[in-house]
Amino acid sequence: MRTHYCGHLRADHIDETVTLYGWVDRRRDHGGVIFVDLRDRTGVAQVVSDPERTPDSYPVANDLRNEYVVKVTGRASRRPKESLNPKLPTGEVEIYADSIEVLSEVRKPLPFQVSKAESESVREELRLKYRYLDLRRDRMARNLMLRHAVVKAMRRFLEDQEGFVEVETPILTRPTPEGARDYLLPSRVNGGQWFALPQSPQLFKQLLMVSGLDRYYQIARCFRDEDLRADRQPEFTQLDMEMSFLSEEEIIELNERLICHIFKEVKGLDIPRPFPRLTYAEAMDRYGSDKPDTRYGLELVDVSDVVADCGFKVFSGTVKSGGVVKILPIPGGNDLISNVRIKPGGDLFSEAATAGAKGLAFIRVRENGIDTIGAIKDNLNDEQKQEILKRTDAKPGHLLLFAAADTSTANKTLDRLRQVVAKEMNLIPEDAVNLLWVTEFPMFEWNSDQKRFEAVHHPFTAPHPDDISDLTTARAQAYDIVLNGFEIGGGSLRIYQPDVQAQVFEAIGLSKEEASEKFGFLLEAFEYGTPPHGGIAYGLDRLVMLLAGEESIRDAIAFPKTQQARCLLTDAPSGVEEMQMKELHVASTFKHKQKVRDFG
RNA sequence: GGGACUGUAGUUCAAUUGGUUAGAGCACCGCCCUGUCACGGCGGAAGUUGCGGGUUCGAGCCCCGUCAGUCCCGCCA
Repeated sequence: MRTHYCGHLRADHIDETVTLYGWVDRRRDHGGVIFVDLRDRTGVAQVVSDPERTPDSYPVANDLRNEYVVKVTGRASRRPKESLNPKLPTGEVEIYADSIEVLSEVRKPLPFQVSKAESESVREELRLKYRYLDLRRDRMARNLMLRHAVVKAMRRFLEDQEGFVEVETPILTRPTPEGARDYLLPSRVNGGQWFALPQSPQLFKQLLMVSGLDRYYQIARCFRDEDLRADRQPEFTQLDMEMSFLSEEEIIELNERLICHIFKEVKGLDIPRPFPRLTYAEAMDRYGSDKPDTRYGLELVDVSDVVADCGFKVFSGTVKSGGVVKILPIPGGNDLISNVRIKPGGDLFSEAATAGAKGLAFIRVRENGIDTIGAIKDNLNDEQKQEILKRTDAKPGHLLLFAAADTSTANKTLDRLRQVVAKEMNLIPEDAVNLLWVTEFPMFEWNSDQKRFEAVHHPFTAPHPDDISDLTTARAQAYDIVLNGFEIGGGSLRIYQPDVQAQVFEAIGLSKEEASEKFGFLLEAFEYGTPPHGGIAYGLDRLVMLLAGEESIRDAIAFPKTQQARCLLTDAPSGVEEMQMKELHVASTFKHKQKVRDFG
């Protein structure tokens, strides 16, 4: 039936009789001749109808409207010289329609324009409610195809080049109180008991290593019942990988080749290897972030020691109580950021306040010296000022922003300001692809609310062999991969020796009984011959978002949720029928007497 | 849980900052037009200004509440 896709027609096809199917993207009626842009997922082709050359199709062409679905048969013809359209890939060709058949009409007003020619920003609410129309639009259609290309490249590389085996792991799994909130599902058959949707296939993929799978991957759906962000959905997709008998270096090397393969296949880009690396400590020190955007400079400078004894109590006091004073030096920031905006209530201040800073001191470096505000002016001596200028390499025009707080708050504040300033000053090079590894994450961080250590990655992450004597300060053999300031993947070597695992559980305050109850099946598996192994998981949606140049993860997902975690298309979640609830209740009563079997 | 922004015709936006009949582009309907490709021309229909309350002589605009969407903080091993 169909001989060609619309977008594939080229000069080669001239004089062929073709049959196309598609949607009416646009109709241009000149009274005599009518032009119809016919669109399918590959693009648009121009169909022509006029009363003399195509008398059969002309009355139909007359009645066509946007988004009608039609079948067109006719002769592919060379366009007259003056009518060539170099803007279209199909611009050398047009189809003289011997017949046009309307397969489906549009019976209601369109909620928004679909044609690329009319593409405007449309309310998110409408786009999501009529997602099937939104996905017809050029940009979203391209994003879906790009996503497909990314997944295809992943599969080709992992399967054909590296011998990975794809294994599906359960969607109905055991609730885990650690980490993010679980999506819970009641079990009808085992009344009163619950499944959880997986937050990741973590435990199963480790078990697959015990099974000897050696190299596993999965395009895995994961679920976390947490609040959404522009780059976070409650239901998302990971490229999940696990490998046996590889060192951290070997895993990183393999993954760099994977990423390069994807960029080459999808974007035609050659990314140089090896990727730059930063240790966690270095990243925090220089950028205040464990996922720094290194497409631009604006590195932070620690001046705690310089101001430790200065007369400005905010600075000296902060340092004395264990905090830091760090500076974000902004070349040329002087001209851009007016005095007004930096005062309390101004943009930078409110950004800083959002990150937890109580104030934002600054120095402006002028041709004739430096320009400070109140407390800094009076309480820093010349020597201190000179040292600050030296360390920040400040030149006339520089703006120096100060954060004085505990290390975490100071870093958070300046990280945020760094991003805001870079955007405002247009410091981010377009089309830059900046990949880097962040390594040597700490094993644990102190949770001051719960008064205990928590695993930074997860409790199966192997500590650095040099640090095993004191796990509380140990570095982990964990690595994140960062693309333009977004964490697109993260992984680690895993613990495979039971005694090390026991130490880690002890460090996070998990008793033997608790560990056994929660993860007994995994610990037991490790008793039967476990290969050293490690892995990584990529956020596919986020990666596609970045490759597509989108700012929202929703634009990389066919049917995403709103920020309230609803699906506007199906209006999920919803209530359930009484019958459905009853069945659960009945089952619950029936099974209630049975003893719950524990793992371990 | 908290903060901020947005909500006007099918849609994208406007409405001189509280003033008379809420406008425009696209879409839709009708008529005209044989080389356009964001075609063009003439005409038409289309509005509970998200919803509820309040202030006022008078509210799209101000206030309170509420709903929805977005961005951020908390949260996200």
